[in-house]
This record gives sequence, structure tokens and C-alpha cells, in this order.
Amino acid sequence: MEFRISPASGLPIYQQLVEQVRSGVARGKLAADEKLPSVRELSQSLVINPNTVARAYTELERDGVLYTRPGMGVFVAAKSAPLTKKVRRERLLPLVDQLLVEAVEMGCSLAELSKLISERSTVFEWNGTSEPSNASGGKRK
Amino acid sequence: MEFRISPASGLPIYQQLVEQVRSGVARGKLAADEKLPSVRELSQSLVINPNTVARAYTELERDGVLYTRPGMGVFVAAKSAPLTKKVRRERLLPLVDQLLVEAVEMGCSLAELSKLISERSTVFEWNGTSEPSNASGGKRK
DNA sequence: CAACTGTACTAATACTAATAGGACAGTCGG
DNA sequence: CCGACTGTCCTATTAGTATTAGTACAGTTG
Repeated sequence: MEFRISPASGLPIYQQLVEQVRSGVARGKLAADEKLPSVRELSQSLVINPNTVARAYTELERDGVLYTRPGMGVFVAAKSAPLTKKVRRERLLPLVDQLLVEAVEMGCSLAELSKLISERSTVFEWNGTSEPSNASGGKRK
Repeated sequence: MEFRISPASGLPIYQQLVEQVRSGVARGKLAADEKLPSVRELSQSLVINPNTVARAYTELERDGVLYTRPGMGVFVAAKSAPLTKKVRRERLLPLVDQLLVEAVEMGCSLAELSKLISERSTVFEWNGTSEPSNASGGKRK
């Protein structure tokens, strides 16, 4: 998987990397136990400091997205046991509300928003009890 | 409307204020042409610097959420003309994707996410061509 | 005119992002 | 065992931002 950073993003570089890894895992572009580029390798190809890459990896490992095999590299962690429904709700609510605020603010209808969500949802790797109506989001490798 | 700031939030104070105003407007807790507390008044009640409040107000005015009547105060702006569907899509996509990534990451199903969204959507003031199924989100004042 | 409104400006402090360079411990292939 | 790789840790430095502080100005109200 390719990584890109854009100075115009406004977000810190290490955070851009974190988001790209998270997104890649959720989209199935990064498979479990797949090896990520080494800290030094990625820092050279992106022309940034190794410490910046290391910070991103460290944060992702803390959150259970990656794991480290000392001396070998960092790898994509297998999907951990799903959290409680209550915990999921608590963590998703702020994001949901933020999305709804923005949608309402710009005069979007609820139907339009729902359509947008179901559109984008087809690309992700859902593992719950219900799948997206469209199954076009299969693993590519 | 009451404003609160939490030092533990991690977000800058001015940004917390911006979010609360946006949220209040989208939820109908702040009506059009309603007057907001003055810069000095709010800064005293929250025990923060007037400049911090002024920064939040300035940013909100730049985005068309508030307007200023010189010498009188800042007020909630009326809903502006809705943007193009294309523009709405472009601005909402990043948030939608971020939400989907988080949901997938914690093992949430699409059905569970949809339910959560429709649950929260009842509190907002939609003005599109389609309303939420539940009408409990009426204006209170 | 007096008291309020938002705005503008400068200065100082504190924290964070990012870079730089160096050092350490674990693991592999020879 | 040895060299080359892996991630991690440490200190120092630079740059940018958030926040506070105090002052000043222009417009509006009564």
C-alpha cells in the first residue's frame, strides 16, 4: 500500500499516516499480519524524519491496529474481539453528531446523507451480523 | 443557551465554543437573529480571555453562521442559500469516511450504525426535501 | 456624554509538531 | 558469531500555535 502526505492538509504528518493505516485496514487494503514498510524505509520515501513515522506506528500499536515483532518490523493486527455495543455507541456518537451538524448546517436532507453513507459503505470490510446490500467491497490484494 | 468548556477535552477553547454554537444552531437551540452573549460577558462567566471568545465569534462569522451588528453584538445568521449538491458531497465525504472507518474498526455492523444515525437525527432541524420519520425534534424556546 | 458592543494590536508564556543525530536491544541470514 | 536489518529511546533545537494579558479604537445605544 502506498502512503502519501500533503503539507496543505493542516493535519500533523504522523496523524495523516495514522489515518491512512486505519483506513487501509478498514477497507481491506491491508490484510492481517501484512508487514508495513520499516520506519527508516518509509521515512526515506516520504522525505520525513524517522521519528515521525515511529510516532505513527507507536500510536497505532497502542490502539491495537498494529503489532511489533522486535527486530522484524510492524504488522497489521488481526481484528480484536468486538467491543460492547455500549462502548461502540459511546465512541461513535461524537462523530455521528458532528456529521449531522455539518449536514444540517449546509442544508442537506437526511435522505441525501443516508444515500451518501450507503454509497461509501460498500468499500469497507464489515464483519457484523449484517452486510451492505452491495457486495462489491471484496478483498483485493 | 449555556456554554461550557472542558480543559480535559484536548481541543482549543475557541474551537469548543465554535462547535457548541454550530451544534446549537443545527439543533434549533439557537434561533435566527438571536443574540449571543457579548465577548466580555461570556469571557467572564467562563473565566477565559475575551480574545479567545472573540476568535470563536470571528471564525463563525467568516463561515456565515453568525453576523455582527457593530456596537450591538453578534447574532445567529439566517440559513443561507443551500450549496450545490456536489459541494455538499465533497464536504461531507471526509466525515462520512472517517465515521465508517471507526465503525468498521470496532466491529460495528452497518445496520447498527444506521440505527444510531437515525436515532440521533431526530434532534436536528432538517430543512431538506425529506424529514426524519420522528418529529420529536421540534423547536423549543 | 457614558456605557456598552466587536475589533485590532502587541507582547509574553506554554505547549506541540517536526527535525536532527545518536545510541540501544532484538532478530535474521550468512 | 557477525553484519545488516528491525523498532525504540533519548536529547536538543527549531518553528508554529494556543492562550493570556493589557491597551486602544470605532460604532451604537439611551
